[in-house]
Amino acid sequence: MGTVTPLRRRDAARSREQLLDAATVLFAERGFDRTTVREIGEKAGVDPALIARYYGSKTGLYIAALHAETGDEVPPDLLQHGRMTRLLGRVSRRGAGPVFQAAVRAHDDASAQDAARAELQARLVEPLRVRFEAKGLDRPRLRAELAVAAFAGIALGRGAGAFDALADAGPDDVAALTEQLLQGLEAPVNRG
Amino acid sequence: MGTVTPLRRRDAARSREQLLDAATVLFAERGFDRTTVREIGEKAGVDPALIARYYGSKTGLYIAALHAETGDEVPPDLLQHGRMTRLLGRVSRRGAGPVFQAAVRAHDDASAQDAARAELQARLVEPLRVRFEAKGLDRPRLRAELAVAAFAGIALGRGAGAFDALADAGPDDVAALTEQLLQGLEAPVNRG
DNA sequence: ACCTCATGTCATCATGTGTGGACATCATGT
DNA sequence: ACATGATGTCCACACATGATGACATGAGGT
Repeated sequence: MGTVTPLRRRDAARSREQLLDAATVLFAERGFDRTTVREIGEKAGVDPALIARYYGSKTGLYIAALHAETGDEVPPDLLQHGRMTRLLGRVSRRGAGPVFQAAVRAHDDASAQDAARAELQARLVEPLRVRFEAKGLDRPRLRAELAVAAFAGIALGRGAGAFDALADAGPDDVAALTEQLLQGLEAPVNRG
Repeated sequence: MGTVTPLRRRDAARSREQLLDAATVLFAERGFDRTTVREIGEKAGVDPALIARYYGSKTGLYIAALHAETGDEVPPDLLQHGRMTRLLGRVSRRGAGPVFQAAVRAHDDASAQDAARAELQARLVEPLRVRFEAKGLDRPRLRAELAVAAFAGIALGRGAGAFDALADAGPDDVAALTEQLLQGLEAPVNRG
């Protein structure tokens, strides 16, 4: 960070970064399929051919964007106070993001699918799993995945244009009800 | 039904039906985007050009398939006993279906989107809404949409290949936990 | 000043997709 | 038997998209 980077008219690192940023935004908004490399290039102000040069392919750029998104600290679980509201707010502003989309619809490309699944498991499923396990619930993994899938449905549903009330409600309202919903999973075993 | 239909080598009604059936299956399995008219034609044993003749366009066929799916009786709500297990079982066998997919991802085409939303509201949201309203819960519409969105996430998540435990669990196990989950929404108001 | 390589630009290809139209062929009424 | 309309087949267009490679151009070392 301390190094002075003179403004160069040709800067590979900068081009890479611009592509990554544009791709992150567009993939989050419109998903992988509905985002074209030309759109990415246009938004980034960079020739789309450079995607192939720097990331190998559109899929490579997608995977890079997926990993770059995970820049934060250790992820808290969904049920921790405030987490859900913040997450829902971000989804409202920036779109659901590629991870949630992958939760609900498989990718054509196998490597993209693997990367998305790994991200989903690490960032969302695993924290919930340890929470449920600490509570002594049975099948904590299944419960965690169920919760994440349900949350993904809600987060995506808000922007899908098929739910009126859900789309109009504020993030905090939705978060409150969603918390209430997910707490149904923390009840003790209920076998048939 | 009583009319004897002699086996004709050329039968427009039959061709229409074959196309509709094939489209129903394929749209349910792979969604609208990932299904091509050539695939539909091949599966139906009918020339794909007839889609344009009989349904106007691929979108027209999609809408027709959407409406044809709704051949059943008055839909019960998701929380009625047995309903969820049966629905999850069907999803496992035949795919999630276009309605759930539309719940989570908007269509490009406006008329397709409208049709899917109408179907979703009538078949899934509305029954739950009246249930919640009868229970005296506030914001019943929002609760109903939330529940449907969550269920859509779970149903789609099972086949998306991002959740291991969720995909491996049996429909009845998933249904039991999902019921438990959704019952969290039937709790009384919990305003902040 | 010049050489060399990184970087960027552009044209183009290969492929897939929905749609429309020209033509063939069967069924049916007279 | 023949005419006519319905039905089916086939070809090809127009377009979008991801990828590739040839070429131009700027930057930095010597």
